[in-house]
Amino acid sequence: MTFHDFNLHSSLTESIDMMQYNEPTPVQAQAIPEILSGRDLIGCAQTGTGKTAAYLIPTIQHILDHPKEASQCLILAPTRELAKQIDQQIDGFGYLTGVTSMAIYGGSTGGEVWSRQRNAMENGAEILVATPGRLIAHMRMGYVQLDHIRTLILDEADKMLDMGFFEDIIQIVNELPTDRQTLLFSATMPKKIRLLADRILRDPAEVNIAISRPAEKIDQSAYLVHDHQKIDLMEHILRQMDVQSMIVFTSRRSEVNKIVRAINKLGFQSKGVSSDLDQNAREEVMREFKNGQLPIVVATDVLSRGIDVDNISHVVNYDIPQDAEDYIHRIGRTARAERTGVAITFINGEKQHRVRRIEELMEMELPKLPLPEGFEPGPAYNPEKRSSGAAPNQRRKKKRKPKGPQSEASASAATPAPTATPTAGAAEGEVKKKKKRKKRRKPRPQSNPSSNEQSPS
DNA sequence: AAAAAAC
Repeated sequence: MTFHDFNLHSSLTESIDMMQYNEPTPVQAQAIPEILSGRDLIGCAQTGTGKTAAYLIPTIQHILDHPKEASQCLILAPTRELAKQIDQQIDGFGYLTGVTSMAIYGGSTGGEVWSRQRNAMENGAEILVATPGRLIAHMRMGYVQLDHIRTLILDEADKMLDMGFFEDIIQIVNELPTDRQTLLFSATMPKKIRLLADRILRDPAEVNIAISRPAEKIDQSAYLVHDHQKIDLMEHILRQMDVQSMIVFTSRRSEVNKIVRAINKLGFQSKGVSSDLDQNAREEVMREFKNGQLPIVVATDVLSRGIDVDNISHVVNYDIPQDAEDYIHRIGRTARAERTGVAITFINGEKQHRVRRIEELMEMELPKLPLPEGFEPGPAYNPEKRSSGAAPNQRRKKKRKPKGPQSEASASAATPAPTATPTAGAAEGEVKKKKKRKKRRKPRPQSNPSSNEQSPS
């Protein structure tokens, strides 16, 4: 099967060829015909499956068939970086098709960004890619016309609900024509997603490419380390492995700059991305990282989903992600396209119970490697420790130890000089933001007219 | 239980 089988507009087919999409991925093969038919759709698919193109191609086809001078498609995404990336992907299609788009998200300084966004909406950029908060901010100003929106797409819907966007999404949907096509993509299908789908989709088709199993091209392994050993282990990895480019993930914003400084002190070059950094800095770091100028990015889970950067050879989980799903997303940043990648997770003594959940989700064991020579022994592996809440006698599937090549950690002691070359005087964490702790008091009980709760006092 | 997202 090829993209030519979909009978698309010639400029769209040419774009697809130009962007070197060869053969439709499974999501694309299943979703594109359904979306072209005009049906609503629920897509259970992770990033890296070609999901974005799966919804962009038929949507652009529709726009080419029905040219209008108004916005026709609204895409909602959870993070600014993802919105921007989707917008850039549309630009790729727009080169030959002429389809216009605009990313609508907050954080950028300068009122000029605001007016550019406003201008795009008023002049009918055909596709709007927005984070919910900023779109609503524009809507409040009164000039946003959404009555020509024919397609609504929710990308990473589960993440958006996690972030508390349910009400925002409903508020936006209420401004859209009821006669529209709605596409919802989500990595998982919890009840909340079903409820949202029941509310805003009509008789949706379902496409299921739910791979909770990450690509086999990723060489996964883990080390049991004490927290104080982490940076030494990091150094070992950077010096011993052939690191082209790397993302280091941490669950806490407050750790990002610490890790950046520690890595740079070793003579490597890294910069951080998290919501603590202002948007311009975030985007500058991403630009350098995508260009290959910057070899190492240290990030929170803001970058775990969807971000597509070529050539990331290594992902290091400096800690274990909160949600097992996030682990799959994080390591999916490597081994993009035809490449292979290495994912290494640092497990400390306290958060071992999270590992078990990840292994259950993946239905495979995460190989635990012994610490390299010269390291003091790390903590013992005991993932059951904190699981007091779970049913103790629950029978668990025996897991096969995945066979195949062991991690190259030990194998490549003789690696040539790493590409992520140490550089003298690498810029140290330049964005030093003293975090002002907003002491949050218990929220005041709000008078809520719609609730009849009575509290005995 | 932390992250992100509006000014």
